[in-house]
Amino acid sequence: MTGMTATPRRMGAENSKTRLLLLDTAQRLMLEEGYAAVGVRRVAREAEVAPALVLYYFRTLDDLFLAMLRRRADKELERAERLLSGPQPLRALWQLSSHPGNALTTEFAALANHRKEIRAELAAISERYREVQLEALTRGLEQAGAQLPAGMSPAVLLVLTNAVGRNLMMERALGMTTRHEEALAFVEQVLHDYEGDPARAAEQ
Amino acid sequence: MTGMTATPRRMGAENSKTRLLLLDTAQRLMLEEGYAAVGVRRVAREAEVAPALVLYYFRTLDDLFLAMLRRRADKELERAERLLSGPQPLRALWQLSSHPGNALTTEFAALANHRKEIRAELAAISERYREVQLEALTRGLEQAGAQLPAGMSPAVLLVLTNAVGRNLMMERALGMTTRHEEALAFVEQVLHDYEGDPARAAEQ
DNA sequence: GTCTATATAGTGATAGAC
DNA sequence: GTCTATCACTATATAGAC
Repeated sequence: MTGMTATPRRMGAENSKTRLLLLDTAQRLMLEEGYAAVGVRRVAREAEVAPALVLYYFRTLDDLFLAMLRRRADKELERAERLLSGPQPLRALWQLSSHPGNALTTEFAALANHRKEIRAELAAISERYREVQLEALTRGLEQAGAQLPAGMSPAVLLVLTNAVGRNLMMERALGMTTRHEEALAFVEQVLHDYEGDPARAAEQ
Repeated sequence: MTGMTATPRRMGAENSKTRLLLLDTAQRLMLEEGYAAVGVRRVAREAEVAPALVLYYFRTLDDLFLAMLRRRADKELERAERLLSGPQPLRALWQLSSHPGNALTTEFAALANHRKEIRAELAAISERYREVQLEALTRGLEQAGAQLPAGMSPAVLLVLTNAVGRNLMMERALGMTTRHEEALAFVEQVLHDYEGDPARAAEQ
């Protein structure tokens, strides 16, 4: 892509301190007030710079979103691999799936509904994330000597657990917790049956 | 509410034909292009009326959203009760939970992220929906003589199935289907073990 | 019941000075 | 690297004519 028909506008460097500040600001806003709060002017105001500066570092608003998305992806992948390879892979899986930090992913999913480019990137990242989780989970389960119920492969376990965890978080964010207690108790019971009590608090 | 401190603006009747047309139009737009496509001007254009007319029937855009939400709620409640009381309550539950029609609910959930009033209404509706489903499911399971696994109450089954169904739909909408096949096969296997083959196609 | 016209305020993006 | 100023557009909502 070097040497393509010139884009006239100038752009800031990847490693700029201001660029990172803008990314942090946008992420905080998205988490606190939803993706709709993330706009050129709002991010600029919160970061105490002029609006034009945001577009100096990110050509378009979509570029800002994509940059946020990609920055998160690497951290999350590494975290998942580490946790799932530990001594309690099932507990790790549940923790990853029901972590409130997923709120950001949910926000991106909502955003993806009407931004084509973001949808594509999020889908790609999520698929990669799933495969990495699956590898680590499979390895972790083997090492822990876990025995899954008939018909339930690590892949099935992964997809179902991800679904349950994320959905409970989403309902909770909505302010809806009807019957959650019983469901969570059931999950805890299953985890207990397979892996006993939680080891000393594995980092959030 | 009659005789309250007057709102100066006039408003259309509940049973107006145009009002229904606007609701249908808004719903279609929301399903096809996401909630962001639903605006006063856009709805008006698609329904081939003047923008001001939309605000004659719905004081604000939020009122339009709330009207859509409430109109759906009753239909869905009735449908759930009917299906869950049938001869195959587990299949019914799965069908309800993974129905693509949930796309609208998902869209409302996204919308609720940044509209306080909508969030409150959606949460209230969802909780009511869950309780109604639970009653019907409990009754349906009894009548069918189903035996749930140890520790799994109808409530737990309901919450988990809702979560799995909706989440698979959401991932699918995103264009992400990695490992879905295996998960769906597992679900089908469980359904088969409990209720045998599906009875002749229960209506969508 | 439906319209035109408009008030008011927001948006993403660009040009070009410093 | 950062700013000011501005373009071109969108949005919801209102007033009042027909």
